[in-house]
Amino acid sequence: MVCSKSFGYALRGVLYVALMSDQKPRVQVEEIAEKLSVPKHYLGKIMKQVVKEGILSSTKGPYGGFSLNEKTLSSPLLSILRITDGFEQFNTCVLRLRKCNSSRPCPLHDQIEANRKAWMQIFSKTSIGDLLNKDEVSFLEGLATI
Amino acid sequence: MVCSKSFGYALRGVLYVALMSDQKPRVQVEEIAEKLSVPKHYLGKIMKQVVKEGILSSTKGPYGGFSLNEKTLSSPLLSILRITDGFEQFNTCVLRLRKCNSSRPCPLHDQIEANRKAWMQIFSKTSIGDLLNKDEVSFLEGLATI
DNA sequence: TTTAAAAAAGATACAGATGTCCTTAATGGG
DNA sequence: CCCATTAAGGACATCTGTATCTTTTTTAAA
Repeated sequence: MVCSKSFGYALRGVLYVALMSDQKPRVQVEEIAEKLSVPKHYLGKIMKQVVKEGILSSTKGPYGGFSLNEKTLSSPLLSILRITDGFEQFNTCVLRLRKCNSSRPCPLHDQIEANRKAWMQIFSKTSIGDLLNKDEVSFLEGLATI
Repeated sequence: MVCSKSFGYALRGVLYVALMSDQKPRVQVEEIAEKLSVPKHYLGKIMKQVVKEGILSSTKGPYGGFSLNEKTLSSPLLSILRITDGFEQFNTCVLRLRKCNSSRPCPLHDQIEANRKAWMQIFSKTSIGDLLNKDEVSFLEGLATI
């Protein structure tokens, strides 16, 4: 019922780059980590994966950093979740029964599956861009972590 | 979107004791662990907590073991989840924003909260007894773990 | 070409969930 | 009371997610 901390780091990292994109084309991990109150080096590792997945771009060297690309805004949250949490969580029986599946369900299977589908929907239907177009933009004032 | 392994151990442990209750009033952790293919000593620790919570009873010594009590069958799954996973998971912002709440929501807050409520419902409305009265009793044949 | 800046990559550390083992306490039967 | 049996409790090991630090690679500017 919860995502990893890494997911939060990744998503907020991408959002921060997107928010800054009209002010600066590239943002360094140093700045992101500071603004989000997040461990710098760890964030770096996660951003690297986000880049590998194609959700962001990056360049090394002076004036380098992380930047938006054609895919960024249209990327579903699911593509970040895939990196940080994987999808195993959507298929694991809560009773941890080996052979629980739709044709041979545990007593909770159907309810749980319906619920997970709804979760999956949220993450697949919502894109990075969607989050930026929401009314609740005030949330952006403080991207700082827990 | 997933419960801990400990939750699965605990719930199946309780279910096994309930299933055996007409054959034997008490079941030893040794037997439970074997039948569920679960680590014996670790299961012991979890069962202890389940007893402490009042969901099961136990007695030491010869012919001892774990047994049902008045509360067992009516206990909601939530009472087990509380022991093994806690409820923090229902309140943690997926973006890990410090001050995300219903009056100042992140763009995902409302959707996520609705979904978590549904999860919470499953675990609070479903009791141990309910699981035993389900049609899908065939699942009981193999309580063995993943 | 040299230099400095920044991401990428590698090594190590830490914490919590999980798992194992050994000791202690309780209990029923002799 | 004594003994065997079983849960409870404590100490330690392992594994995975999280975090830190150092080194390497790439790049832009001079």
